[in-house]
Amino acid sequence: MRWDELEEEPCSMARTIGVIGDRWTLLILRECFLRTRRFEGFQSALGITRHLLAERLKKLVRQGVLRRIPYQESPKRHEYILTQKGLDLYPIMMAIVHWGDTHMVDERGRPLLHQHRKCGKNFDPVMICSECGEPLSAKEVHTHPGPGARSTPAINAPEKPKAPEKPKAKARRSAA
Amino acid sequence: MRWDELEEEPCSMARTIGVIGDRWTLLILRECFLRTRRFEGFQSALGITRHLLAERLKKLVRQGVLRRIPYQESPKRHEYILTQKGLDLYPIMMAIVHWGDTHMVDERGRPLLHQHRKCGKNFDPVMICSECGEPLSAKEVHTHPGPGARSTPAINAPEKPKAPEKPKAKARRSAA
DNA sequence: ACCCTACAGTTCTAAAAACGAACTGTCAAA
DNA sequence: TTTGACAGTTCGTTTTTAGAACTGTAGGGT
Repeated sequence: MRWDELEEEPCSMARTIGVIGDRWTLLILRECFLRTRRFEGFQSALGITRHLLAERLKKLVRQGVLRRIPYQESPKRHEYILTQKGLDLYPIMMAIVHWGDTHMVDERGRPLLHQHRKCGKNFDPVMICSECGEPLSAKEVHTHPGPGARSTPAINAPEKPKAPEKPKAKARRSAA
Repeated sequence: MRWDELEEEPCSMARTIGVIGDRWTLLILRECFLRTRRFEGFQSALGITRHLLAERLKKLVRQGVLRRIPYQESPKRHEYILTQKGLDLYPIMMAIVHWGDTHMVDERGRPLLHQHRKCGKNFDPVMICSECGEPLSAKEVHTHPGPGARSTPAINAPEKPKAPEKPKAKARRSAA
């Protein structure tokens, strides 16, 4: 399965992974939320090779996650700014940070705390149901095909035979 | 920056990326939430090479995201089950799916819908502040160093000089 | 007993991606 | 005129991944 195949699968998760599912892209996006905007800024913050950085930035711009905006004319220079599509990645970033805070910290505690400006307190992000407001967990969610479905690959898909589970070997699920 | 270096950085995001920050791992985890448990199940669902699959499963077990449990003795066979640490990845998965639903669907609409068993409705996941219950967005969050901080790499870190931004070239941020 | 299949890997070679370091080009300031 | 900031590009080397075949245990059928 190649990278560009991923983005055509009928699974929102696969498609998203096609955009942000690699280490450097995720780290570049972290820097974006940290307000890094320029090539040298990303490069020195991350230690990524200039070659890869250029490539990843181009890809993110192509995908509409970043916008490339000129900030001077003399030698033409550009900044990379998060678009709304990019800003919408925030819940993913926060969910990733929160998992790390919960499961990957050492004795010293979490590297940083998040304060909500509105209420002034340090908080954790909590994911809730948009309809009833209750916190979500995997077991409470039932997934079923939507209008864009072809087969049914996604989190918590409906019943899947448990015991049999014997695909004819080599047969790949038509669209996973 | 090597993979195992990532996991030692004082940044919960970098550490988490060290665990789940690659395409195949994320896809394998999708399958786990889909209730796939066995080697052949993952392989045929994803089309991943057997070599890589074996390696990724080992890594996830080592990191405590999956547990390897025998399900028969005859020829020894094992299943891979999400631990609590693994189940806790659910908000990340849902955030990823939701972003895809919002920004990556084609004319046909989203591949699938999520129904909350408690309230019976199709929902979207919403991320809120654990303290005041208000929805979160990047701009409303201020981040500051916690007990485990060394430098300050993370989403929305406190002020960073905007104009100067001139690291001595080649100097990598002590720990990004 | 012999062959076929299911299952869970391991091994091997070729192809693709990432690394590292140097190089290009524009402009400003010293 | 030389140096340095900045934003890349180029190129040779090393690491990963892909793809396909092979290993080994065991059950079932004939």
